[in-house]
Amino acid sequence: MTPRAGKRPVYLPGRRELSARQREEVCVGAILTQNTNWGNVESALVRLNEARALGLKELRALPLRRLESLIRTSGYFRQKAKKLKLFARHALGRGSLKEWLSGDLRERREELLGLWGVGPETADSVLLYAGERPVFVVDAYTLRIGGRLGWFGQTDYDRAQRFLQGGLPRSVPLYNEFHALLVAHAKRHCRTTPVCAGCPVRRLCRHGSKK
DNA sequence: CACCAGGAATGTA
DNA sequence: TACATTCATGGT
Repeated sequence: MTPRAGKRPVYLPGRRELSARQREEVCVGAILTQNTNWGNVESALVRLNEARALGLKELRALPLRRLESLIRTSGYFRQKAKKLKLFARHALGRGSLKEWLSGDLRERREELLGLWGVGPETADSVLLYAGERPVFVVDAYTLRIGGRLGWFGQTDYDRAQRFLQGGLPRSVPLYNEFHALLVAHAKRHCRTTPVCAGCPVRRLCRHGSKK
């Protein structure tokens, strides 16, 4: 017989379902991380947590100026404070994130994109990480790697998303893992100025093939 | 000191 | 449609 841990591949361990609070924190992180490194976001999240203001209801109730000061280290703090307030107000008006995000996928995505401050990457991050919906999150790393490999253009979000979703099994944990691997690869090799020495896909890439 | 980091909105041609 | 500019802090 073939020994298996379950029907899920062992390299994609199942996770306990997200709590309502965790879903909210994921959304906050998705907005704060826009065009900023995660380290700067983390310190902002810590400050929000210390102020007991990490939940959507708390954020909605928080004075704008106070919110701005708490998230200052994440950069673009005035814009992001406004984005958080708008997101919190909208989401709270639609019930729990779990229920809201489980509706028709295209409708929810369009609804998110209609919010000021929510673009494609943020919308898809909310859907995948907070809603556990099967949407591939394309980011700057994804575009850089795929662009260099010739998978799609360096700036075409929708093409990149279709390419990846078309080439991978439609699976939330797999999208999650694959994206994490892209991030790791971008940091190790596929940097702004590529480090091709030792790159595992060097021969598949323009940068690698021409020495 | 220059540059970059897991974007998005707005204005212009 | 395709760019350019603006927003802003912290690390290297």
